[in-house]
Amino acid sequence: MKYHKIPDEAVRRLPIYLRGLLSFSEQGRKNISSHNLADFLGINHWQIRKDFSYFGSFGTPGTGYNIEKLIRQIRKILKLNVTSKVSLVGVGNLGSAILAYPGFRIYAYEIAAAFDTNAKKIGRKIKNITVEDVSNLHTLKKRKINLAIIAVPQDAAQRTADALVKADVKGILNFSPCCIVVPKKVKVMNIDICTDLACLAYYIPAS
Amino acid sequence: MKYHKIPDEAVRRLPIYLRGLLSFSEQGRKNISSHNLADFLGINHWQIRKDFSYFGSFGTPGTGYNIEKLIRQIRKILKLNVTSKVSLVGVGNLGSAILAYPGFRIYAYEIAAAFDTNAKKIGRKIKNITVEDVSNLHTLKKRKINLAIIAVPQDAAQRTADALVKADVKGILNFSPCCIVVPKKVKVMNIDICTDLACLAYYIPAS
DNA sequence: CTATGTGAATTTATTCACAGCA
DNA sequence: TGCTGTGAATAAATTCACATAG
Repeated sequence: MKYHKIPDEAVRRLPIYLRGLLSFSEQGRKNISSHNLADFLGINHWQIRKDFSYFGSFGTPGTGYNIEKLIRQIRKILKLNVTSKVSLVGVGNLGSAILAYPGFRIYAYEIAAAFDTNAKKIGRKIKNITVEDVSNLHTLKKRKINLAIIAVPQDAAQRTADALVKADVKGILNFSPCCIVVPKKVKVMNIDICTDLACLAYYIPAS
Repeated sequence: MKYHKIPDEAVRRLPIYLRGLLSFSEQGRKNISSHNLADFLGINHWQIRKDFSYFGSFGTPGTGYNIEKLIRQIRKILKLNVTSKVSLVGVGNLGSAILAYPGFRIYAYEIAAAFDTNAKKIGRKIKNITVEDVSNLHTLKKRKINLAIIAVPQDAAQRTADALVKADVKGILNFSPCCIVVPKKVKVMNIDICTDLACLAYYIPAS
């Protein structure tokens, strides 16, 4: 039940709000004002209220927001109310780090499959996941895994993306430092350390 | 040629343009049209022209842009024309992957120092970098390293940020899944896999 | 008196349309 | 004809101000 289309920029902030709310929830708090949350997250309080208003009225004037209610709602919007399976392609340094990353749990993500081309890695078990040959990527469709993380070297990125698209994957998180081309129906997000470092550098006054 | 402030969103795209241009340059091309670059990067051609127009007129109608000239200009804007030293705090799974990451070179970034708290890691040499004790973070000021990457567990993130600020670091790339609070003069960018995964999920139609 | 929710104002970014140059 | 560069139009996001509810 959507009241409005939630603006893209607000969607980007929802996971951040969720993290903050979970943190307060763990401390046993029941309610929080937009002001408190704003201070905690380093975001403006009116921005938070505006964002929440896009999907309904949850707050109580004078008291603030019911934390659990808000968590439930954000989880629903971001489809985090059920565990989502994610596949990982590329179990090198970065891929291994992703497999070991402890932060997926609170967002209900589960790395359910890992792939590599390296014969030495295939068959190895890392964190309960057996590394498979990339030629098995097509099995993702049957296994209903429609999110994937690409952590392969740059020259294998497009090839990997093509295979993922064929396997009916709907969303790709691309860690390779290059653009990948996919059909419009597939959503891609890129993460590149250097891109972010470069932006940082731009905003730092010359010393 | 008017002097405009480059919009934030355009700054975010500059590193992407640079990557594309370098790729064409390696292939020996001298010129490229906004159309060609747009197709390659999956960005609109008018967006590219508009962005370039913020920092000057470089193109030749009918021919396109001189690739080398453009590369030089973008590098200058992003301060990538000289090597920038970056420090890394946290040499766990993720930190090790960052140390091994081969992509820093083309952006002229160099991991020049690495820190950890784990006695077993301190003193170890990884990729020519000797891991130091985090108590040495204050030396960054003397060493004129003013960019840092935080790759420590969540509960150590704020502590690490505080130490970095004390060491006069001006820009922080935070991989810890939490918000860190720093003085306004310090620029922070956050990278969080789950945040991006969650956005992906939002845009994928329910199946 | 505190804190939400939201229209309206403002700022910022994207897209268009086309004049003008090679 | 092909492509740039940029004002103008449109769209989107942020910020503000305040009516309103507990």
